Amino acid sequence: MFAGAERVADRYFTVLAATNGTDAARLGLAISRRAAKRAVDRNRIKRLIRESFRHQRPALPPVDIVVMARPTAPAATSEELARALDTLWQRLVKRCAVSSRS
RNA sequence: GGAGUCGGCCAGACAGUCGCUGCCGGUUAGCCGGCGGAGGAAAGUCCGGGCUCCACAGGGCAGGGUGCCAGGUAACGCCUGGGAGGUGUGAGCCUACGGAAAGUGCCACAGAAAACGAACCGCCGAUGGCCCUUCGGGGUACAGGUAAGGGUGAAAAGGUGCGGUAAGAGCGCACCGCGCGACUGGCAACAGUUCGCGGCACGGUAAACCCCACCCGGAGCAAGACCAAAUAGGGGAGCAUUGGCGUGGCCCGCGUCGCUCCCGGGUAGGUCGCUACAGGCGUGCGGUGACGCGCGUCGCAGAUGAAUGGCUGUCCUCGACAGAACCCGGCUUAUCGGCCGGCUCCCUUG
Repeated sequence: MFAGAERVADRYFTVLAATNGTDAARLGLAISRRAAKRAVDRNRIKRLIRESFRHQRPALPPVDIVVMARPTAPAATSEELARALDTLWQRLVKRCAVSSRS
């Protein structure tokens, strides 16, 4: 999963994606205690990612995605994180399209 | 009205919509409907208990914990009431609050001395010695007496006054304080000071060792129980027996290899444990209270990559600290703002 996956990142998240052989996208979360010390922050970040993924799922290619939070994420507002995720999904879609053509 | 103190409570609200999840019902079966879905600390994991497995005849030692008394409790290092000491004008608040006349150790610096009860300065020098003498006495870097004064220290051997004396001293007396015993009140801790005895002996330190009393088996839900592939291996029965290989000169026998079935252990994975109770609310009774008993009533998260959220609108006082993971009782720590009640002090008015 980690080897040979497409990778996009910004200051809040690192996103990995790899073709999974099914017909729909699947999501995995990796929010470490090191990235977000408080349980409340970890839960908030996970919920935001799930919600964003749920909205974007029809537009995504059939890949397994792992979203990892970075230590800057807990300090950001929910709106900032939601915008960041939208951008990341779009970049991911483009990247996968390119790699599947090549 | 202001200041303070103690106790209790709330933790944005409502609507729409899209989702997640547990249970129940339906079902045209990865669909629909209904109901439920984080906290007062869910946190720290510091104590106590339930539950589970392991160990265990009984007793002792070691180790750890607790430590004024009584009560509450399943239990506690918690809570309630009381006592003592400290603190605040007060309501209140704080206290590792057993034992130092069992033993051992320690008490820095300063100071003469920090403890088998002490002379540095000072005071005295009555008594004995020495010197002088006008024979009245005087002097003394002698022996010695002395804890009143100075000084050191966190702490210096009861305090004040009078008597007393050479100077002093519980040496004597009065009052205060202290110790021991009796008595009285109280379950007790303790108090009273009524009485007697003792002139007073017992410096502090036990978060120093220690002594005394009481308590404590270990590990934790990844506890533990059940179901159970694939692969490898184990045990048993049967089949093939005219088989191959090994042992052996050969036969029997023994070992091993094949096929079928059964059994047990056990990994992945799954299920249970998993939420109903030392339970919440109301009420009556008992108790100063913590709490207990009775009756009625309610059903109140159960996830397992781990749910409890996103968006929109309206309103307000613009929302802190923070997220369950087997379950309870406490303690501690974090916390925007607000509400209710008891009590205290000060000011003003009547």
